Amino acid sequence: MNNFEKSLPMVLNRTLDAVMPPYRELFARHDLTEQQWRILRVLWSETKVTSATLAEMTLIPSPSLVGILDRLEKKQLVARIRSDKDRRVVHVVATPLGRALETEVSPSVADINERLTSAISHEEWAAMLAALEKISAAMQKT
Amino acid sequence: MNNFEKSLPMVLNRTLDAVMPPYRELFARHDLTEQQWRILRVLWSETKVTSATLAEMTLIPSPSLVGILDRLEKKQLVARIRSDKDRRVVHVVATPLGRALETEVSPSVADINERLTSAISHEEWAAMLAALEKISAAMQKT
DNA sequence: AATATTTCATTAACATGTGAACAATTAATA
DNA sequence: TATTAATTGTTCACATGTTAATGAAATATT
Repeated sequence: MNNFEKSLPMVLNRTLDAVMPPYRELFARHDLTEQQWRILRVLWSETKVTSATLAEMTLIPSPSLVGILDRLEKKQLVARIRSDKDRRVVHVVATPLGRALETEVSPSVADINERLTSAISHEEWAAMLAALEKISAAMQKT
Repeated sequence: MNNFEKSLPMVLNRTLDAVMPPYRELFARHDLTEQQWRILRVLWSETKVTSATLAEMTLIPSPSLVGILDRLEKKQLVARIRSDKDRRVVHVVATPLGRALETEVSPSVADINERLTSAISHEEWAAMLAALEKISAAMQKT
Protein backbone atom coordinates (compact mmCIF):
# COMPACT_ATOMS: atom_id res chain seq x y z
CA MET A 1 0.00 0.00 0.00
CA ASN A 2 2.02 2.85 1.38
CA ASN A 3 5.10 0.93 0.35
CA PHE A 4 6.44 4.34 -0.60
CA GLU A 5 6.18 5.92 2.82
CA LYS A 6 8.02 2.96 4.31
CA SER A 7 10.87 2.94 1.83
CA LEU A 8 14.25 3.56 3.38
CA PRO A 9 14.84 6.97 1.75
CA MET A 10 11.48 8.25 2.96
CA VAL A 11 11.99 6.86 6.45
CA LEU A 12 15.43 8.44 6.70
CA ASN A 13 14.21 11.78 5.41
CA ARG A 14 11.22 11.74 7.71
CA THR A 15 13.47 11.06 10.67
CA LEU A 16 15.77 13.88 9.68
CA ASP A 17 12.78 16.21 9.34
CA ALA A 18 11.76 15.30 12.88
CA VAL A 19 15.22 15.50 14.36
CA MET A 20 16.90 18.50 12.78
CA PRO A 21 14.66 21.47 13.77
CA PRO A 22 15.96 21.68 17.36
CA TYR A 23 19.54 21.68 16.10
CA ARG A 24 18.79 24.30 13.48
CA GLU A 25 17.09 26.60 15.96
CA LEU A 26 20.11 26.32 18.21
CA PHE A 27 22.53 27.04 15.39
CA ALA A 28 20.43 29.95 14.18
CA ARG A 29 20.69 31.55 17.61
CA HIS A 30 24.44 31.64 17.02
CA ASP A 31 24.03 32.82 13.45
CA LEU A 32 25.21 29.48 12.06
CA THR A 33 23.75 27.07 9.54
CA GLU A 34 23.84 23.34 10.04
CA GLN A 35 26.66 22.93 7.54
CA GLN A 36 28.67 25.79 8.96
CA TRP A 37 28.47 24.14 12.36
CA ARG A 38 29.56 20.80 10.94
CA ILE A 39 32.70 22.38 9.59
CA LEU A 40 33.50 24.15 12.83
CA ARG A 41 32.76 20.96 14.72
CA VAL A 42 35.52 19.22 12.76
CA LEU A 43 37.97 22.09 13.06
CA TRP A 44 37.58 22.15 16.83
CA SER A 45 39.17 18.71 16.98
CA GLU A 46 41.50 18.70 14.03
CA THR A 47 43.27 22.08 13.99
CA LYS A 48 44.26 21.73 10.33
CA VAL A 49 42.37 19.93 7.59
CA THR A 50 42.50 19.93 3.83
CA SER A 51 39.35 20.79 1.89
CA ALA A 52 39.06 17.24 0.64
CA THR A 53 39.23 15.75 4.12
CA LEU A 54 36.82 18.35 5.41
CA ALA A 55 34.32 17.48 2.71
CA GLU A 56 34.61 13.82 3.59
CA MET A 57 34.28 14.30 7.34
CA THR A 58 31.34 16.68 7.13
CA LEU A 59 29.58 14.86 4.28
CA ILE A 60 29.47 18.17 2.46
CA PRO A 61 30.17 17.88 -1.30
CA SER A 62 33.20 19.89 -2.34
CA PRO A 63 31.32 22.25 -4.64
CA SER A 64 29.11 23.21 -1.70
CA LEU A 65 32.09 23.44 0.60
CA VAL A 66 33.56 26.32 -1.38
CA GLY A 67 30.66 28.67 -0.73
CA ILE A 68 30.24 27.62 2.89
CA LEU A 69 33.92 28.28 3.58
CA ASP A 70 33.60 31.66 1.84
CA ARG A 71 30.83 32.64 4.27
CA LEU A 72 32.73 31.32 7.28
CA GLU A 73 35.79 33.27 6.22
CA LYS A 74 33.72 36.42 5.80
CA LYS A 75 32.54 35.93 9.38
CA GLN A 76 36.16 35.52 10.52
CA LEU A 77 35.40 32.06 11.89
CA VAL A 78 37.82 30.10 9.70
CA ALA A 79 40.82 30.78 7.46
CA ARG A 80 42.12 29.15 4.30
CA ILE A 81 45.85 28.49 4.07
CA ARG A 82 47.52 27.42 0.84
CA SER A 83 49.93 24.55 1.37
CA ASP A 84 53.57 25.22 0.53
CA LYS A 85 54.44 21.61 -0.18
CA ASP A 86 51.56 21.12 -2.58
CA ARG A 87 50.18 24.38 -3.83
CA ARG A 88 46.94 22.76 -5.00
CA VAL A 89 46.00 21.92 -1.42
CA VAL A 90 44.09 24.25 0.87
CA HIS A 91 44.29 23.85 4.63
CA VAL A 92 41.36 25.11 6.66
CA VAL A 93 41.73 26.22 10.27
CA ALA A 94 39.42 27.74 12.86
CA THR A 95 40.24 31.27 13.97
CA PRO A 96 40.18 32.18 17.68
CA LEU A 97 36.71 33.58 17.03
CA GLY A 98 35.68 30.27 15.50
CA ARG A 99 37.20 28.33 18.37
CA ALA A 100 35.37 30.46 20.90
CA LEU A 101 32.07 29.18 19.56
CA GLU A 102 32.80 25.66 20.75
CA THR A 103 32.06 26.25 24.42
CA GLU A 104 29.01 28.29 23.47
CA VAL A 105 27.34 25.76 21.21
CA SER A 106 28.61 22.29 22.07
CA PRO A 107 26.85 21.89 25.44
CA SER A 108 23.44 22.59 23.92
CA VAL A 109 24.18 20.23 21.05
CA ALA A 110 25.03 17.55 23.56
CA ASP A 111 21.68 18.19 25.25
CA ILE A 112 19.81 17.55 22.01
CA ASN A 113 21.90 14.45 21.32
CA GLU A 114 21.05 13.21 24.78
CA ARG A 115 17.37 13.84 24.19
CA LEU A 116 17.58 11.75 21.02
CA THR A 117 19.45 8.81 22.46
CA SER A 118 17.19 8.66 25.48
CA ALA A 119 14.16 8.14 23.23
CA ILE A 120 15.11 4.47 22.86
CA SER A 121 17.15 1.93 24.78
CA HIS A 122 20.88 1.45 24.34
CA GLU A 123 20.25 -1.90 22.71
CA GLU A 124 17.76 -0.45 20.24
CA TRP A 125 20.19 2.34 19.48
CA ALA A 126 23.09 -0.01 18.85
CA ALA A 127 20.98 -2.28 16.69
CA MET A 128 19.73 0.68 14.66
CA LEU A 129 23.25 1.99 14.05
CA ALA A 130 24.48 -1.45 13.11
CA ALA A 131 21.65 -1.92 10.63
CA LEU A 132 22.25 1.44 8.99
CA GLU A 133 25.99 0.94 8.71
CA LYS A 134 25.36 -2.53 7.32
CA ILE A 135 23.12 -1.15 4.61
CA SER A 136 25.61 1.60 3.78
CA ALA A 137 28.39 -0.95 3.47
CA ALA A 138 26.28 -3.16 1.23
CA MET A 139 25.65 -0.29 -1.18
CA GLN A 140 29.24 0.88 -1.31
CA LYS A 141 30.22 -2.40 -2.92
CA THR A 142 29.39 -1.39 -6.47
CA MET B 1 36.22 10.76 20.09
CA ASN B 2 34.38 10.66 16.83
CA ASN B 3 31.20 11.31 18.77
CA PHE B 4 30.36 13.56 15.87
CA GLU B 5 30.53 10.92 13.17
CA LYS B 6 28.25 8.70 15.22
CA SER B 7 25.63 11.33 15.92
CA LEU B 8 22.23 10.49 14.51
CA PRO B 9 22.15 13.28 11.89
CA MET B 10 25.53 12.22 10.53
CA VAL B 11 24.61 8.56 10.50
CA LEU B 12 21.37 9.28 8.68
CA ASN B 13 23.06 11.52 6.13
CA ARG B 14 25.84 9.03 5.57
CA THR B 15 23.29 6.31 4.94
CA LEU B 16 21.41 8.50 2.50
CA ASP B 17 24.66 9.30 0.70
CA ALA B 18 25.29 5.58 0.33
CA VAL B 19 21.76 4.67 -0.67
CA MET B 20 20.58 7.42 -3.01
CA PRO B 21 23.04 7.29 -5.95
CA PRO B 22 21.50 4.18 -7.56
CA TYR B 23 18.04 5.75 -7.36
CA ARG B 24 19.28 9.04 -8.78
CA GLU B 25 21.03 7.38 -11.69
CA LEU B 26 17.84 5.52 -12.49
CA PHE B 27 15.72 8.67 -12.31
CA ALA B 28 18.22 10.58 -14.42
CA ARG B 29 17.89 7.99 -17.16
CA HIS B 30 14.22 8.99 -17.33
CA ASP B 31 15.05 12.70 -17.09
CA LEU B 32 13.61 12.92 -13.58
CA THR B 33 14.99 14.25 -10.31
CA GLU B 34 14.43 12.46 -7.04
CA GLN B 35 11.80 14.96 -5.94
CA GLN B 36 10.00 14.88 -9.28
CA TRP B 37 9.77 11.12 -8.97
CA ARG B 38 8.43 11.38 -5.44
CA ILE B 39 5.58 13.55 -6.65
CA LEU B 40 4.73 11.25 -9.53
CA ARG B 41 4.96 8.29 -7.22
CA VAL B 42 2.20 9.79 -5.08
CA LEU B 43 0.06 10.81 -8.04
CA TRP B 44 0.16 7.29 -9.45
CA SER B 45 -1.79 6.10 -6.41
CA GLU B 46 -3.88 9.09 -5.51
CA THR B 47 -5.24 10.53 -8.76
CA LYS B 48 -6.02 13.92 -7.20
CA VAL B 49 -4.11 15.58 -4.38
CA THR B 50 -3.95 19.09 -3.00
CA SER B 51 -0.60 20.85 -2.87
CA ALA B 52 -0.60 20.72 0.91
CA THR B 53 -1.19 16.98 1.00
CA LEU B 54 1.39 16.45 -1.71
CA ALA B 55 3.97 18.38 0.28
CA GLU B 56 3.22 16.29 3.33
CA MET B 57 3.31 12.94 1.55
CA THR B 58 6.49 13.65 -0.38
CA LEU B 59 8.26 15.45 2.49
CA ILE B 60 8.88 18.30 0.09
CA PRO B 61 8.48 21.75 1.68
CA SER B 62 5.80 23.81 -0.04
CA PRO B 63 8.13 26.56 -1.25
CA SER B 64 10.14 23.90 -3.06
CA LEU B 65 7.03 22.19 -4.31
CA VAL B 66 6.05 25.22 -6.36
CA GLY B 67 9.11 25.11 -8.57
CA ILE B 68 9.14 21.35 -8.88
CA LEU B 69 5.51 21.35 -10.02
CA ASP B 70 6.33 24.12 -12.50
CA ARG B 71 8.99 21.91 -14.09
CA LEU B 72 6.74 18.86 -14.09
CA GLU B 73 4.00 20.90 -15.75
CA LYS B 74 6.43 22.17 -18.36
CA LYS B 75 7.27 18.54 -19.13
CA GLN B 76 3.55 17.75 -19.44
CA LEU B 77 3.80 15.16 -16.67
CA VAL B 78 1.35 16.77 -14.24
CA ALA B 79 -1.36 19.43 -14.27
CA ARG B 80 -2.60 21.91 -11.70
CA ILE B 81 -6.36 22.30 -11.28
CA ARG B 82 -7.92 25.10 -9.24
CA SER B 83 -10.66 23.84 -6.94
CA ASP B 84 -14.13 25.31 -7.50
CA LYS B 85 -15.32 24.77 -3.95
CA ASP B 86 -12.32 26.50 -2.41
CA ARG B 87 -10.47 28.66 -4.86
CA ARG B 88 -7.37 28.75 -2.68
CA VAL B 89 -6.84 25.05 -3.18
CA VAL B 90 -4.85 23.55 -6.05
CA HIS B 91 -5.37 19.96 -7.08
CA VAL B 92 -2.47 18.20 -8.76
CA VAL B 93 -2.99 15.29 -11.12
CA ALA B 94 -0.74 13.17 -13.33
CA THR B 95 -1.25 13.49 -17.07
CA PRO B 96 -1.36 10.39 -19.27
CA LEU B 97 2.27 11.08 -20.07
CA GLY B 98 3.05 11.21 -16.35
CA ARG B 99 1.11 8.03 -15.73
CA ALA B 100 2.96 6.24 -18.49
CA LEU B 101 6.19 6.65 -16.56
CA GLU B 102 4.98 4.38 -13.78
CA THR B 103 5.48 1.11 -15.60
CA GLU B 104 8.81 2.35 -16.91
CA VAL B 105 10.36 3.36 -13.62
CA SER B 106 8.65 1.47 -10.81
CA PRO B 107 10.08 -1.99 -11.53
CA SER B 108 13.66 -0.72 -11.37
CA VAL B 109 12.88 1.19 -8.20
CA ALA B 110 11.55 -1.99 -6.68
CA ASP B 111 14.80 -3.71 -7.63
CA ILE B 112 16.84 -1.17 -5.72
CA ASN B 113 14.49 -1.38 -2.75
CA GLU B 114 14.90 -5.11 -2.81
CA ARG B 115 18.66 -4.77 -2.88
CA LEU B 116 18.48 -2.56 0.19
CA THR B 117 16.19 -4.72 2.26
CA SER B 118 18.16 -7.85 1.47
CA ALA B 119 21.28 -6.30 3.01
CA ILE B 120 19.96 -7.13 6.47
CA SER B 121 17.49 -9.60 7.96
CA HIS B 122 13.77 -8.92 8.27
CA GLU B 123 14.14 -8.68 12.03
CA GLU B 124 16.95 -6.16 11.78
CA TRP B 125 14.94 -4.18 9.28
CA ALA B 126 11.85 -4.10 11.45
CA ALA B 127 13.86 -3.15 14.52
CA MET B 128 15.58 -0.36 12.63
CA LEU B 129 12.31 1.09 11.35
CA ALA B 130 10.77 0.87 14.79
CA ALA B 131 13.71 2.66 16.37
CA LEU B 132 13.63 5.46 13.79
CA GLU B 133 9.90 5.98 14.07
CA LYS B 134 10.22 5.94 17.85
CA ILE B 135 12.81 8.69 17.74
CA SER B 136 10.73 10.72 15.31
CA ALA B 137 7.70 10.42 17.55
CA ALA B 138 9.71 11.47 20.58
CA MET B 139 10.85 14.66 18.86
CA GLN B 140 7.43 15.59 17.53
CA LYS B 141 6.17 16.03 21.08
CA THR B 142 7.37 19.58 21.50
C1' DA C 1 63.10 16.64 -20.64
C1' DA C 2 58.37 16.45 -22.98
C1' DT C 3 53.90 14.80 -22.92
C1' DA C 4 50.08 12.70 -20.86
C1' DT C 5 47.55 11.62 -16.78
C1' DT C 6 45.90 12.62 -11.97
C1' DT C 7 44.71 15.36 -8.35
C1' DC C 8 42.75 19.39 -5.83
C1' DA C 9 40.03 23.19 -5.48
C1' DT C 10 37.00 25.84 -7.84
C1' DT C 11 33.38 27.39 -11.17
C1' DA C 12 29.07 26.87 -13.79
C1' DA C 13 24.26 25.61 -14.42
C1' DC C 14 20.55 23.97 -12.54
C1' DA C 15 17.38 22.10 -8.78
C1' DT C 16 16.11 22.08 -4.09
C1' DG C 17 16.07 23.36 1.08
C1' DT C 18 15.00 26.96 4.77
C1' DG C 19 12.61 30.67 7.02
C1' DA C 20 9.97 34.75 6.56
C1' DA C 21 6.50 37.27 4.38
C1' DC C 22 2.49 37.97 1.14
C1' DA C 23 -1.96 38.03 -1.53
C1' DA C 24 -6.14 35.95 -2.20
C1' DT C 25 -9.65 33.51 -0.19
C1' DT C 26 -12.36 31.52 3.37
C1' DA C 27 -13.94 30.86 8.12
C1' DA C 28 -14.76 32.83 12.63
C1' DT C 29 -16.31 36.41 15.62
C1' DA C 30 -17.89 40.67 17.33
C1' DT D 1 -22.77 42.59 8.37
C1' DA D 2 -18.24 44.39 9.14
C1' DT D 3 -14.10 42.98 10.94
C1' DT D 4 -10.72 39.83 12.31
C1' DA D 5 -8.34 35.60 12.16
C1' DA D 6 -6.93 31.46 9.78
C1' DT D 7 -5.75 28.89 5.58
C1' DT D 8 -3.61 27.92 0.87
C1' DG D 9 -0.48 28.57 -2.44
C1' DT D 10 3.02 31.46 -3.68
C1' DT D 11 7.10 34.63 -3.70
C1' DC D 12 11.57 36.30 -1.79
C1' DA D 13 16.21 35.99 -0.15
C1' DC D 14 19.50 33.21 0.95
C1' DA D 15 22.14 28.70 1.55
C1' DT D 16 23.02 24.23 -0.10
C1' DG D 17 22.85 19.88 -3.19
C1' DT D 18 24.05 17.65 -7.86
C1' DT D 19 26.65 16.83 -11.94
C1' DA D 20 29.82 18.19 -15.26
C1' DA D 21 33.60 20.91 -16.54
C1' DT D 22 37.76 23.89 -15.76
C1' DG D 23 42.50 25.68 -14.41
C1' DA D 24 46.53 25.04 -11.88
C1' DA D 25 49.74 22.08 -10.04
C1' DA D 26 51.83 17.60 -9.15
C1' DT D 27 52.86 12.58 -10.99
C1' DA D 28 53.50 9.24 -14.08
C1' DT D 29 54.99 7.76 -18.79
C1' DT D 30 57.44 7.79 -22.73
